[in-house]
Amino acid sequence: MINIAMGHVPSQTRQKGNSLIAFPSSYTIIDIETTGLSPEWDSIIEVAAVKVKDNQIIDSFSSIVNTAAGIIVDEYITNLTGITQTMIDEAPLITDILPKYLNFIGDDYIVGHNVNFDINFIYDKAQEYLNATVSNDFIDTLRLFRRLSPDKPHHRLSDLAEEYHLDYTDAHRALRDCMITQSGFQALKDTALSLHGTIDNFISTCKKKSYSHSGVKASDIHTNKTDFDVTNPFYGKTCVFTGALDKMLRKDAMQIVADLGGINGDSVTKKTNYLILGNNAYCKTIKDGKSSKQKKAEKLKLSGQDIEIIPENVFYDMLNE
DNA sequence: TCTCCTCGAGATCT
DNA sequence: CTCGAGGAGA
Repeated sequence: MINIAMGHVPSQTRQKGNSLIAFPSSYTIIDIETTGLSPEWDSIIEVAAVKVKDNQIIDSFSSIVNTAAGIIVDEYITNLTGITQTMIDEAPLITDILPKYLNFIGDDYIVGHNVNFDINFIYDKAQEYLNATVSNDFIDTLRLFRRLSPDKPHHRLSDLAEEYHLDYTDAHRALRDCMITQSGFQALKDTALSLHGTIDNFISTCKKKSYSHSGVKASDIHTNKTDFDVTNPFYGKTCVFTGALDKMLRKDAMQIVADLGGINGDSVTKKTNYLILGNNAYCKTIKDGKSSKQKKAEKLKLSGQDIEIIPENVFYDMLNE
């Protein structure tokens, strides 16, 4: 068995809230500065939060914090944030600030940019110093930005500020970043409204995208060809694919079948004539190298069905005849 | 049609 | 972490 090192929380056991796609009118924006990227090895050096009620900023919270374990800020972080070793040494202790910070946030929705980063730190430190759990649901402006502007090459906070012409001066201090994120969050809400009409509309398209099958269904493939070469091996035959093709997308392969006058199927049935085998090595649910489609096809073949099981490369060879 | 699963690729936070 | 591609079962 594996022994868990003391003093930090393994990520698997964090009982965090849910990541939401939503635009509530009341929430708390958070941001922290740290000595590095790892909640396990690095320390919080500054916390900040901005409370919004009915779309109005009503309060804020900000403090540099001193983790009494004698932490050292390196030059990179001081350059990035402007927070010096002296500032930390003179700051109140994390055991003093953290309870006030958590109390300020309360059970609000938490909003932040790549907010998982901040929540993971806060979660672990709250556990370590206070034996408390942070389970607020949260909204990530990075996630929203990606959904709403998928074509942009980057979605950093600076990119968000640039996209919406927000003041990005004095960034990388916790309270400033909260304010920038707050403006960005409002701008994202406006964008969601103008792109999708209503917020519910935007949310439902998100759900559709992540849940509904992006996989190609046979009914999605159509051909506008009318005169087929009736001698080609796939004419009038029903074809089914299993696994990922190495040389093309399944969608394109199905289109070729349709254009040859063949019929595409989603699953192996008595009507299936060809099962084309792609690569299923990646699929962990398949233990013996054979997908359930292949097993069913082998069974049908044994019982005398007119069905051929062919590897991907044979499929291409048959196309070239 | 709907729900839930796995995996790999790519990006962000200090 | 999140998303897209793909699969299984009901």
